[in-house]
Amino acid sequence: MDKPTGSSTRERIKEAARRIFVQRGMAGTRMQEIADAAGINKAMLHYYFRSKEQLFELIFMEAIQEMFPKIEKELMADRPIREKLYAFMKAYITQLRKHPYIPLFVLHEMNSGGPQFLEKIQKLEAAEHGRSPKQVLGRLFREMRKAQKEGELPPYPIRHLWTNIIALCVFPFLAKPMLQLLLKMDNRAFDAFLDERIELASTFLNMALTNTKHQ
Amino acid sequence: MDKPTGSSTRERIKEAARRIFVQRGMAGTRMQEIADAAGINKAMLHYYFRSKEQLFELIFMEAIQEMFPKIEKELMADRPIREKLYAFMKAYITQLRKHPYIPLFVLHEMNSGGPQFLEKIQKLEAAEHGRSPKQVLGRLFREMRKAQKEGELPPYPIRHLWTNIIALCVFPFLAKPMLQLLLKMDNRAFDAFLDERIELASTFLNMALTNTKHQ
DNA sequence: GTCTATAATTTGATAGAC
DNA sequence: GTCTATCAAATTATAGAC
Repeated sequence: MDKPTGSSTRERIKEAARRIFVQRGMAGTRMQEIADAAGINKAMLHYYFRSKEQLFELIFMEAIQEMFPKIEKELMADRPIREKLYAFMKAYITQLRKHPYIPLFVLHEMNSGGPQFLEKIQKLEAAEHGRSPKQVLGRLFREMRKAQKEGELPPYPIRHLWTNIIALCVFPFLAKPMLQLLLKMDNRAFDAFLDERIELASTFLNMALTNTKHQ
Repeated sequence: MDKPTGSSTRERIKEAARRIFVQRGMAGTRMQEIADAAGINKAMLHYYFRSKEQLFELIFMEAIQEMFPKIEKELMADRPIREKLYAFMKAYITQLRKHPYIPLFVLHEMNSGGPQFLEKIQKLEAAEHGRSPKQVLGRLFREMRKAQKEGELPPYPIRHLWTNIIALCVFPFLAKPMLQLLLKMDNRAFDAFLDERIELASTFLNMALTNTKHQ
C-alpha cells in the first residue's frame, strides 16, 4: 500500500510478492493482492515480470537459498565436530528467526510442485558457484564418521543424526500454528519460545551426544 | 445407513479428494482433477458435497484427526514416564507411516488459511468427545514436571522437550523432498529410512535423557 | 513507467435431460 | 444417481492512452 520512496518499484514488487507467496503459496496467491501490497497496479506486475509463474520462480529460488543458509562458515570451520554442530544449530536458528515462514513455504512447494519442479532445483544447485550444500554435507559426513571411529561421537547413523539436528532447528518454524494451539502461546509468547530455542536446541543435542559413547 | 451404490461413489470421491487435496492443498486443487481421479463427472462432486469448500473441510477435519492420532492409549498408560515417551514415539511414527503426507498438508493449511480457519479447529477440538489432545497433553506435562522433581527427567524445559519429541517424529515426513535431495535417496531408500526411524527416533531421545540427571 | 479498460482463460457451480 | 451443456465469477494477461 505504501510507497517507500527509497526503493524501486521492482524491489517493492518483489518484497510484496515474497510476503504473499510465502504465506499463501503459489496456487493461493492472487496477482491483485501482490499489486495492492506493493501499492501499484496489476499491469505493472506483468511489465516488470512477465507472468505469475516467472515472478514466483524468482521468489522461490531466493527462498531456497534462505533455506540452505550461510551455514558454510560454521560447517567448514576447523573446530572439534561437536562444537561445530552446536555452533551450526545456533547460527541456523538465528538465521531462520529472520525468515520464519520460508521453511514451510519451500517444503510445501517442493512437495506440491511436480517432479519437473524438483529437477529445476537440482539444476540450480548444480550450476551454483562455490561449494554446494551437497558438497558441504558430504565433507561434514566424512568428518562425522571419522569422529565416530575415534569415539568422539556415539555410533548413531549419520543420516539420522543429521536429520535430527535439522529437525530440532526447523520444526518449530514449520509447526508454528500447531504449537501455538497446543502449547497455548500467543504471538508474543511464541517469539520468546523461538528465542529460547537458539540455546535449547543445541543443548538437547549436547545431552544426546554426552555420555553415550559407551553404548 | 449404507446405500450400496451411493456410498460407494461417495467414498470414491472422498478417497480421490483426500489424495489430491493432501498433495496440492486447498488452493492448488481443481475439482476437475478430483472428478477424474474418482472416475466420475464434475457435477457429481456438487451433488454429493455442496461445494469445494465443504468437501475440503470434510477432508481436512479427518486429516486433523490423523495428526493427533491414537496417542491417548500410550500417553494415558500407567508406566514410567520415559518408557511412555518412547512407546509414544514409536506408535506415532508407525501411525504417520500410514499417512505420510498428512502433516505437511495440515500445517500448510493451518498456516495459509486465515485466523478464521484456526478458530474452526479450536471449536472442533472443544466439541470433541472424550479427552482432547490438550487435556491429554496437560496431564502428561504435569507428570513430566513431577518426574523432573524426582530426578527421573533432566531439568530441560517441558515445552521444548515436547517440541523436540514431536520434531523427531514428524520432521522427516514434512521434509521428504528436501531430505531425498540432500541425502540422495530414491523413494525406496526413503521408505527404508522412515522404517528405521521408528526405532532411531526414540533411541535419540533415550540418549538425551540418559546420564543427564545430574546437570 | 504507470495507468484504465478489456480480452482470454480457467474454474466453481447449476440446469435439466435421462 | 449420473450425465452433458452451460452459466457466472474470478483471474491471468494484454492493449493502448498518457
